[in-house]
Amino acid sequence: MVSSIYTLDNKRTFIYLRIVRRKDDKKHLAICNAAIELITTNGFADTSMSKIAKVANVSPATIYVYFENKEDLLNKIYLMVKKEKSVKMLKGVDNENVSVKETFKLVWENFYRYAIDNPVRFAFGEQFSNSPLVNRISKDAGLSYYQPMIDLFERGKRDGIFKNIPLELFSAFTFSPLMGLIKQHFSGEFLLNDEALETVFEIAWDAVTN
Amino acid sequence: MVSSIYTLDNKRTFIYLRIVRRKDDKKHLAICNAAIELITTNGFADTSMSKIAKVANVSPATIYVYFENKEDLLNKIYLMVKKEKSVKMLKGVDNENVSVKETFKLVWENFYRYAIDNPVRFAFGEQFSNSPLVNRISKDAGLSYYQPMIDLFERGKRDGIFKNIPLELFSAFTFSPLMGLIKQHFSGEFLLNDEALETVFEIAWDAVTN
Amino acid sequence: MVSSIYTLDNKRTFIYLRIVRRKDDKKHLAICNAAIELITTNGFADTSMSKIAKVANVSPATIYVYFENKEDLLNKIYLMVKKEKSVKMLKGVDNENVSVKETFKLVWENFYRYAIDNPVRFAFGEQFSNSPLVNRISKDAGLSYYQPMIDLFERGKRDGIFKNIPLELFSAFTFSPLMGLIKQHFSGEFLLNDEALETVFEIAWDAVTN
Amino acid sequence: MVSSIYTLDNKRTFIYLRIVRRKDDKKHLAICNAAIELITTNGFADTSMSKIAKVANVSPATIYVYFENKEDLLNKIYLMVKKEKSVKMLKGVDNENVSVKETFKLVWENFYRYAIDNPVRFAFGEQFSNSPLVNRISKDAGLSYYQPMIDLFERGKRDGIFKNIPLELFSAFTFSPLMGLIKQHFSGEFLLNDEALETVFEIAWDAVTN
DNA sequence: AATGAATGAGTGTTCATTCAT
DNA sequence: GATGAATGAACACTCATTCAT
Repeated sequence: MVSSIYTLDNKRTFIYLRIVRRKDDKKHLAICNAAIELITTNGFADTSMSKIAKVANVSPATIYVYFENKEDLLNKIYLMVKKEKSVKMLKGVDNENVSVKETFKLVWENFYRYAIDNPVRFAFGEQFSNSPLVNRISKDAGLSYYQPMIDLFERGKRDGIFKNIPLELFSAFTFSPLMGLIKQHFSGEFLLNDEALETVFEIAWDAVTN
Repeated sequence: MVSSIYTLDNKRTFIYLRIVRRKDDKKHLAICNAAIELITTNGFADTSMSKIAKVANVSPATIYVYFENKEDLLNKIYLMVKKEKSVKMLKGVDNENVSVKETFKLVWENFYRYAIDNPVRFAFGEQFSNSPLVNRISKDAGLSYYQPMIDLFERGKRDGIFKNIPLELFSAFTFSPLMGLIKQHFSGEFLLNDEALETVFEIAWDAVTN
Repeated sequence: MVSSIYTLDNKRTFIYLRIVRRKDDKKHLAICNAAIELITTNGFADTSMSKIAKVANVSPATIYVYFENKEDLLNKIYLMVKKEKSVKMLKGVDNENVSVKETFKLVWENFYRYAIDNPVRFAFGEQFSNSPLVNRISKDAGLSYYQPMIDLFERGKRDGIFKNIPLELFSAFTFSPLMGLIKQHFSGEFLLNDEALETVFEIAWDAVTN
Repeated sequence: MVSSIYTLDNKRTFIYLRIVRRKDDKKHLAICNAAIELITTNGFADTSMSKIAKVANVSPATIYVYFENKEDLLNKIYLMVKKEKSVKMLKGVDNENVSVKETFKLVWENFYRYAIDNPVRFAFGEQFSNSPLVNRISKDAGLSYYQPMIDLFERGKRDGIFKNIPLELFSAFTFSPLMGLIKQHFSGEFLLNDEALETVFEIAWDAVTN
């Protein structure tokens, strides 16, 4: 695809010739992956555009072909990560024939699986879900992906399965505890194995159901 | 304040007596407050020593009279905030005659009160409780303040009040939900009033008790 | 200079051809000259990168495009100066048909000429030939340029012209006196004219020959 | 001599009581020694007043009791070192009954001895003898201590012992070589033992005598 | 005389971004 | 589309010196 000829003489000039796909998806992805990895590990402010460029194997200037500036890069990555996560979490949730409990357990465990399988992306999402560095627009767009989850909760409430509490309380007793424990699992403070996971689910389920 | 100089013998020796005020507590506090405010709002990396100095109304160099460097400043502030918080949370917890439920509710509500009354300090503590920017030593020292809370949990478990679960699970269903809701309360996504608080406590209590 | 863009097929690929000028030799030299001048006059520690940048008419950040850091700048400049000097000193030294005395006198006078013509570079070299600020690698590389001089001394010793003394003693009675007098010449303490130079050479030559 | 009582209460005040000699010679000397050591090792610009104070075990402010500023400190130390050196070099030189050769050899060897016994002070003197950091006044004052040396040279010239050359040439062939070799001796490049020293003296003597 | 606190000015270096090609 | 060079602005931190006591 890319064919280049480099000639470097003592006047420091060279000629090169290429055939390029307009906006290279591989470069775009390489930049995103490098950014997620570095930002999660070192924080947003401590991750320079140059470092991202180096890891992604492109020039710093190239990042500005794909993103307006550093903040735009963060927002776009945030949305991408949220979308990826929602896809994985909601896999299999659209089957109306499956019971509310089974469906909810599926989503809940999908979430657990996603976090365990993608620790960096999970940490990245957590880091910025409450951060002022990501703008409202991206956050709202991110939230919208989870509508099926909200629908499920409403359905369960209508069916008298879930307690008559707001969504936030429901979430506070189902996902908050799990997220806290996953973080402790990653930090080595607590071992979250299958047995413990089952216990957590039971307590959570009991807490939010009649 | 009082400074007197006595000249003795043929001008070669003398005695003097002074009361000297050293290091200025007000400056120290001003620096801490400025740092907490700015770091909570903008993040550690985006908070420069100059900005802290400006808000604290001192020269940037003055900060280095009180703290070794930026990291040391963060660690010392972290410990200070944790200590303050523990004092407020554990107020009234040492009375053995009060029931486990009453004592626990007191601590739990103290925590809520502290967060509501000190939103900046609460957010600061949250931001760094899982951050690698604060060193192990400070974290361990910070944790040690909460021993009475752990003792209370053990006492409740021994008395057959609490479920036989690890401390981490207990915390995941009592404090994690509350913390999540407080954050949403601050961000305006959810109104956590007295009634809601009572509901949350009941669900939490039921979740961890037999 | 010539930059042409050709767009091919359905907007997905294109060819382009460029001649790009990279790194600016003029800037590099301007930085070196500014650094040599300032460091010689004010010393290394008292010469700030900003001052160098100002004199070289570039941004301080630009220096870091060409040099890793301040120390690297010093080492690279040191080597450059040593190389320049060796070229000038050893001009015409490789002719085996010329007598030892004539060849040595040529080198010795070349050295004098170099110092007089390049007082700043001479002083710079002197300042750092014994300084720990320049690393071993640069010093060894610098020394290696003078091998022909050492060869000449060995040849003269083998031929029974020079006394049977170590190189260091030879140098101590030929170059050390001259260097000392050049320094005094520059500081105005002593006038080193052609006549004096001839006297110095005679004394030096007598001192090291049989 | 010094008797102090420190009381440190929670208002950070304390009382102390001392009997002090007006201008403490010990402090003055401690500051000078610390300064010589540090400046010789790290250079003038890289030696901070605080570091000197720390090594001398005084407060930075105390240095300003004895010296006007950093430059004044350097000049005064320079002069002190030069004076010390002249005393050691000229020890035994005022005996008119001793021959010129014997007297000169004594001085020359005194110089060698001084350098070997006081490597730091010797290096300090060398470092600043050509430096613009020391002002003319100090340099001239420093030179004046060596008048007896100049007188000796004049006497030897008058007696037809020394060649009819200027003082600078005389010095260039007697002290310059020795100084260069001493430096190489210290840097480990050349071993200057008693035998070598004798050889050096013989060559130097022959070089400047008829 | 002696000092710890305080500071404005400066340091070397990095960064997000732009520019010319 | 892609890039290396270039840069003004900012950073954490240090310094010589002064001040209040």
